[in-house]
Amino acid sequence: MQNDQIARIFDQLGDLLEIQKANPFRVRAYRNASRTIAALSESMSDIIADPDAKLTDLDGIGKDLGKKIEVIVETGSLPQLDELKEQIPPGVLDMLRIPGIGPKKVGAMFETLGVDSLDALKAAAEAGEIAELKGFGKKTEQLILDNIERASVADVRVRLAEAKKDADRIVDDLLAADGVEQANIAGSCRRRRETVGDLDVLVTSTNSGAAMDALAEHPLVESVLVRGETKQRVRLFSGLELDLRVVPDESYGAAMQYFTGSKEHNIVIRRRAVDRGLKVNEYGVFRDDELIAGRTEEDVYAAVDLAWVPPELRENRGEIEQAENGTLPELVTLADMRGDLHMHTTATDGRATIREMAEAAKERGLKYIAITDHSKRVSMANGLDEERLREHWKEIDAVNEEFTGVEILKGIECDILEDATLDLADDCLAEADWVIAVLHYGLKQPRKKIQKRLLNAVQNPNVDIIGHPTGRLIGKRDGADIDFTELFKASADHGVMMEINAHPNRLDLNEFHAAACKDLGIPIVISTDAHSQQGMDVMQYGVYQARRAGLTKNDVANTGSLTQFRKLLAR
DNA sequence: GCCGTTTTCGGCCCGACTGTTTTCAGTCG
Repeated sequence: MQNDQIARIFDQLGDLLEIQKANPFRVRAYRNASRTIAALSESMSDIIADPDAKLTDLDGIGKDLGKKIEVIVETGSLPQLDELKEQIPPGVLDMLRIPGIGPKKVGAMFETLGVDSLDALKAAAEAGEIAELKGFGKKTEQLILDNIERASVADVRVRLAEAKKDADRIVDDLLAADGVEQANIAGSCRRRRETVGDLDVLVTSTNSGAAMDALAEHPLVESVLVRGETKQRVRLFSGLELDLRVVPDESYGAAMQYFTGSKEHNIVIRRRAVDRGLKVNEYGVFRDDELIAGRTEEDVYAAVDLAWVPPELRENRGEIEQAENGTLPELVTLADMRGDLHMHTTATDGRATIREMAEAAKERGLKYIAITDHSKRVSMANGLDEERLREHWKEIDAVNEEFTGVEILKGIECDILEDATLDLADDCLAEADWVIAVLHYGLKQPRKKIQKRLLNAVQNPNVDIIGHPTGRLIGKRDGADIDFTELFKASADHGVMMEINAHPNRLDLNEFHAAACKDLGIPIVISTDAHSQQGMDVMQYGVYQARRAGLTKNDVANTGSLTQFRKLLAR
């Protein structure tokens, strides 16, 4: 039983209890517990098995919920949930996905009309039965009819790179609107989460109407969903929804802090404020009714005795304690990057030559790159066998001799085959400067087989790094089933590095696994996997991911000079 | 249901917007 499965059980319990009009604080307790469990790297069964650990030491887990976790881990289910499900059919929970419809309305419709699915709801709304209910009306009925199709598909999250592109363009255009002083992205996009569920944009302006008009008429905006004095919600053509908030200039820092989130981070901030006799909202920090901070985020954090926290860390995963103790990590930046160690050329499936890639790297301020074309197993990409690879390396030598400013390493992205052997002979790999071992095929093999492949690669003295370790494609393909604890331990033992593949579709390792590598002292390399010159521009997204993992310049191997990097490599 | 050097009871983060209402409940972020 995985932690996220247990977390989902508690979330469901929260929803079901809320529909039954349970004590809202009891509902919140289940949701808090769910978040705590989902964010934990250690599994619940390990904690139960550990005589030195107690479930009730976890935040928001008391005697009662601790017992329930034990029952779930032991039996795989929870009688309380099964009972509730008998009272409330699963289709009732589906109705919660309709925007504007929450647990109270769902409960009312289920109890009075017996509506227990999206289909039944549609029929009831079309028959005009919804508008007759107490607390409902024509508009609510129409809202249901307008949104029921959308609710029947699970909500989508968009990859950061795509969401940010739209948000950046809108922010730029809002800055040109009348009266707008500042405009910025907030929310999960500012925190650089790998996927984004909606966009938040914050504006300070002397003319909020003009800012809202500018957004309403923006070419990326499909329709306006909600519009008030200070808040407007729109739907973009991409399907994403965007919230615009307009605040006065003196509240800018407080509003940025508030709307950047995360929710979990902010709850802790506001609790700290209450402890100090203060109140924090999007307009500032208040003692009684007196504004004492709000113009900058730094002021807001200082008011609750904390250092400013980089947005990427605001997830209530220990950053508050670090901000209190002055131990926040100095996160790696794009400007720190000196090398890019995963890229392709026309020798296989890249679109540019060795020299063109080196020139592109130079333009981006890099000092060294590794050319790492595919090995022969990737026949679709015209992968290299030993003979062609050695010829390819000769070409790299030739370019290196005449090209200055960027050193080019002779590399290879070598497949780890389904039978756990490597795609190229050891004597050939031994001649390389840089060997990336990767899984491309057989990603769905059972954990045991996958594990054997990865461990074999890690133990091979020619392998320097595991590239895109899980093989996942965000939103499209789950990664391989890997025992990371064992893999990372073996990597640490054999001096093998781990990649954060910066491609926005991959971002592999994810933030949690990258953080685990940092804890074990495994050097991380952030590389672009570029297949063209422009492909190198995604480095930023890998850096975002590293920042979310709390990585500093020193945790990332390709931030140092080539000499420093070679020293790390020789360990 | 959780939590505690002001507490084992009585609190629990905060505000905007909408619709159904004549002052507020529900929903959302």
